[in-house]
Amino acid sequence: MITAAEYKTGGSFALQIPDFDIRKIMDSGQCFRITPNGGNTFTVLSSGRLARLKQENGGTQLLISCSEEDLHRYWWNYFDLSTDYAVILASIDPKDQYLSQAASYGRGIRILRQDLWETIISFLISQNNNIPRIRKSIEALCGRFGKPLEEGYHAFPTPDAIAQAGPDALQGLGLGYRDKYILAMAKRCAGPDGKEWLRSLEQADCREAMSLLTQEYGVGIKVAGCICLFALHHVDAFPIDTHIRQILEKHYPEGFPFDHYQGYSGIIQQYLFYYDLAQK
DNA sequence: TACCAGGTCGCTG
DNA sequence: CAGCGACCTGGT
Repeated sequence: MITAAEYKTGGSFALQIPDFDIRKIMDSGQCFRITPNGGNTFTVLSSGRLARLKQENGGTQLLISCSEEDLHRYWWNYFDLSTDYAVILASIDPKDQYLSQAASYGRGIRILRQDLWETIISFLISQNNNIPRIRKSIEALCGRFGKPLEEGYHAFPTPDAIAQAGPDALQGLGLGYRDKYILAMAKRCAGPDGKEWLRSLEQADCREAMSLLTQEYGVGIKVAGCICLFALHHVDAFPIDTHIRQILEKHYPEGFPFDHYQGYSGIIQQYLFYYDLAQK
């Protein structure tokens, strides 16, 4: 049983979390608003909240600064801290040397439970793009339309803020041709109807969610898969991008053993993706 | 200079 | 319905 003990006053908590590495999570390409501050400290932005994390290299102790309510009501779930990743790691076929190596390398990665709307927009931006530029565009979007938070940080903008701003306001953010997808999605998610649509997505199973998402302008199978995996926590979603496609072709010419990882192949996908990214 | 980056759209055969 | 070129943009 993992317990959260108050570390000191001022809202800093010390947690003992196995298989948790904030730096690997930051670099795993599933989220774009975790930034390093030096000294093994990181700032995490999500859903209008800000948390600071500190983790020594290789250390099992995690320090998190936020309100007690945010810790229990939000960040605990966001970081998926109730899931036992040791079980997943132990299930990996030891005869699969490539995957064993990838999972060993990526141990500490967790599949986050991110905000649905923020994840939809983030992965619309991600298409045919690279991670530094995705980050830059998202920060520009937040800076222009998001509510100011402490120390110059900004919340992710609401659907209505973007929808009401119109197409011209999306210029100059480095979005390129994706701006029209973002505007269309903001309109889709704005207002009471938009909220209801997002709610229906959250209640759908993976297959239904994929169907609903891919009906929207700019959302293909890959982006929908990322949304299912990184926001809706359908860990059986297995988004195939250029990296994963190359891995499958090179290391699994006979086909990837999806049966062996049925129900959580998305987590395996993330180890593969992170390992491939680190090789380059 | 071309090519690539966590792809998707629209058109063609 | 499968295949294929176009596509914003910033970095090698």
